[in-house]
Amino acid sequence: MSDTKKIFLLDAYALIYRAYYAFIRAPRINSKKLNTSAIYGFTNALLEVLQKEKPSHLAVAFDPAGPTFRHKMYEPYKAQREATPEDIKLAVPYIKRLLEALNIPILEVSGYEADDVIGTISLKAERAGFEVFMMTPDKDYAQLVSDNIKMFKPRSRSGGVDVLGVAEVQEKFAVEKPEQVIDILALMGDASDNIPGCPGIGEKGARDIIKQYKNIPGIYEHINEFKGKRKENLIEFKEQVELSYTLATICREVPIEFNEDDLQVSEADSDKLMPLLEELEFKSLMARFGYESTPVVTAAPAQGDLFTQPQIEQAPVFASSLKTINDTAHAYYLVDNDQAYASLAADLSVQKAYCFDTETTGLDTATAELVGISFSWKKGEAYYVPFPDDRKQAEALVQRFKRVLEEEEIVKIGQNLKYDIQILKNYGVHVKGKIFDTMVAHHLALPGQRNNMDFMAEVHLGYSPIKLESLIGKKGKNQQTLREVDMALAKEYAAEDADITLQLKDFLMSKLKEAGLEELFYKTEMPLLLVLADMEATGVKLDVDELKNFAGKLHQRIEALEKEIFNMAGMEFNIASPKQVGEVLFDHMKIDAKAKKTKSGQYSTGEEVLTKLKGKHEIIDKILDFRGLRKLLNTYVEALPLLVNPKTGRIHTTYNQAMVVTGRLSSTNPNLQNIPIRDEDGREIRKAFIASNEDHLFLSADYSQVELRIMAHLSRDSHMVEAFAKGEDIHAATAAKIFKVDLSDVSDDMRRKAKTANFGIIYGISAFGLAERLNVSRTEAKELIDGYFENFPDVKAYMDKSIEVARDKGYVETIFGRRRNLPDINSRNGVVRGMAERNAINAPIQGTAADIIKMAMVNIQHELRKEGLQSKMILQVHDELNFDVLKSELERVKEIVKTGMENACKLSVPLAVEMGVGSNWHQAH
DNA sequence: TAATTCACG
DNA sequence: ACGTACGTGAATTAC
Repeated sequence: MSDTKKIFLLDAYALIYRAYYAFIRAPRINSKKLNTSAIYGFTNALLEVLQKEKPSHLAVAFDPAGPTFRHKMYEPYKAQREATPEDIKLAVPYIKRLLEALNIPILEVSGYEADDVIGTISLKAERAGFEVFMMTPDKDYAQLVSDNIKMFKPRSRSGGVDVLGVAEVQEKFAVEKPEQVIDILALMGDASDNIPGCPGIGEKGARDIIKQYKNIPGIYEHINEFKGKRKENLIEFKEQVELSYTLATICREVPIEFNEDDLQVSEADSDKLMPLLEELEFKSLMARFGYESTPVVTAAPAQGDLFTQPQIEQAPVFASSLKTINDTAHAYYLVDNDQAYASLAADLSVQKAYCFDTETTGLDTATAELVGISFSWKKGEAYYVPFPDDRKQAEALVQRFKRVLEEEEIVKIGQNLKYDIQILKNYGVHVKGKIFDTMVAHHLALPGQRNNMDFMAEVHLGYSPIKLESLIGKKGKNQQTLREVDMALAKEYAAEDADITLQLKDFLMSKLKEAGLEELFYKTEMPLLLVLADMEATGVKLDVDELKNFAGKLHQRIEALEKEIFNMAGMEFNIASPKQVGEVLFDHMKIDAKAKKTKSGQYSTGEEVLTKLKGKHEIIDKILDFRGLRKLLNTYVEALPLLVNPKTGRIHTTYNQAMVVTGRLSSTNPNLQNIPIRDEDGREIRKAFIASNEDHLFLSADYSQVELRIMAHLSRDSHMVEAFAKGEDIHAATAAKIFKVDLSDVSDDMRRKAKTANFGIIYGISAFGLAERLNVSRTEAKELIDGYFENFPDVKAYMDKSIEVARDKGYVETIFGRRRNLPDINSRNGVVRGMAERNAINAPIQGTAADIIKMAMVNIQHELRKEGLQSKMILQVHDELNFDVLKSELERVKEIVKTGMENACKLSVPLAVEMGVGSNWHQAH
């Protein structure tokens, strides 16, 4: 434990409200009809802090009854706030009694709110050399943050916290100094406190303005740089903004003493505590306080002498006596000296298989550093090797395990191994040999179920592992890293992960076997995992200048559009806000008398709705254009350059192999599977995805109509199979059939309709959906569908069969056995059932396509490697693969790719691949 | 946090 | 009578 003084200051009401509403759907009521949600939630949060944060000092600040100095300044202050719920009023005395029993001081100063008290104490404590944590969900506190004063912000759902220090506040509010948070609040206002702010300025606007002008006075010094409505508002509401500034400022000069000793954490007074908990009927909390834990004693293994033995923890105030859920005997060893390293490596080298798990400082493989590696090859026994912070030393230590990690003959087991493999690659270790990834295995064996490790351990092993969050705090930009965590705790956590993962592997192996998924898993998914690791590491080069240039053009066009739109509307508004667009269009301009409203009572202003209104007013087109361009700018043009890795100069996406229910991959951070292509403006972005240098070219290869071909194969529909066999234009061929004309007489309109119908078929068609997309009557759509099924009767038969299979087995399968569970298939709710039926039709098709391209990827990568080619596979977009090809290798690579894709599997129709080459993605298409 | 919108296959 | 084509991820607004 560190010797720094650490004080926690809790904002009582803010936490009480939060606790109360957290249970609002299922309130905790005891036998005396007392709603104890707030008391329980608050107490729990308090105990969490005492246990996990181990503060040396702690106090709880309450808002006093009656008005504060702010009410004197501004009457409506907090006026519109609803009255405190009765349940909370009743809860407060209990909470105060509880605090008393815990010997925790209550701070309450008449005329000042809790935030003022905390603001004042935090300042005094900081001066007295404390590390201060203000525990509150209220973002206003961000203004108080300094080097030694941090916000400790509980997350609303599922526990965990965000710790906001200076860096986090700077990032979250886009400010240089935390004080500027006040300026932002003054502009945007705060509805819950009834701080008015400036009309027309919201969160984003306020941030942008303060970023540029630093503070409120700065705005008014440069007021002429503002234009239009915003300028008017800023001038008109100047006084209001200034008042808001004062209201939002937390007072740090509250007349209150700071007596360190009074706030020291001390033993609870159990004579007061126990009867109170009894009265409240908090059995679980009583158990937590009353339980005298005895440590699990485990036998040391033969070589145990070398390893640091499991430590029994100290017994501090409350935390020590908490009962653990799992009593499973286990032995986890710390491996932290030369002899132990050697011994562990030697033990590993004689295993057929072992499980390993890396612990790092983050989730981003580009920046995360190794903190430790855990190993396990026997249930209940695991080893944790902590790594030094120093990079050089860490690299040296990893060398000790390089040989066992690169040993071809040993199977490596892990959860999300792609990550561990990439981390190790950064440290010069190239994991080899067969792998078994429990996350991917689970996704295959039990599709649709959550596949994070904690969940799997609970459901399948009945075991509740230590949560990482409980050690490092929950997501937030600056949660702690495992490095800061006590090594004994880190060891328990990390070793347990390896132990559990190993146990999950046994369970999942038998599940895979039962479901007949071994081949898909071992021959496709596991090799694919390695392919994806390579693709992610390679990345794709981005031409940042090209995007900068494009951004400039877009900005100009957006501004021009904005002017036009405001002119047409006769008023200014936020065009990006669906709500405001709805109001302007339908209330102000009365463009459509009977506009649709969504469930939440808003006008619907989606693309569909607006497109239908196109003829009614020019403004519609302008709004659609505006939205399109802003989307482009915000989501791609300005976002992508920020994700270029400075070390490689490339974009490295992350593929998730265990996310999509149908078996497809998904891509995040950034998503490179939804880069625009459909319209001209968007397509420009693809020009920025370039080959790695002048010696390379961008090669793009995509399957032509792969899903329809799979439908043809699955249904064995002779007409469809024949059309594909002849290499006909499938949509035209479909049109010829359903419109009963010669292939040569198919008009563009007929082809378009047939194409839409073909897509509909894949999705599990409905007359309504088809009518909607074709913009024809439902009767016409129905006729089209009937015509389709008449001409392709086997397609209809296949669809019916799929649904029948689903009803019968509860799941459907791809050609290669990948399953999708459909529990809703027998639902009495027609809508829900209809959805499941369409899934029954679509999943085998989409899933088979996913299986096929995965097999192709594995084959292609294998071939590229085998021939020692330098060209690299860099992107996968569902039915498309992209490569960075060395010019001299182009012809050979094209051959490998084409064969690899076309021969990925044998169907009753040929698989066709189209390829293109250029200096960038755009050209290659 | 949920809903809305829109980018892709 | 109801709500309606399959599968995703990201940004934003508004609650």
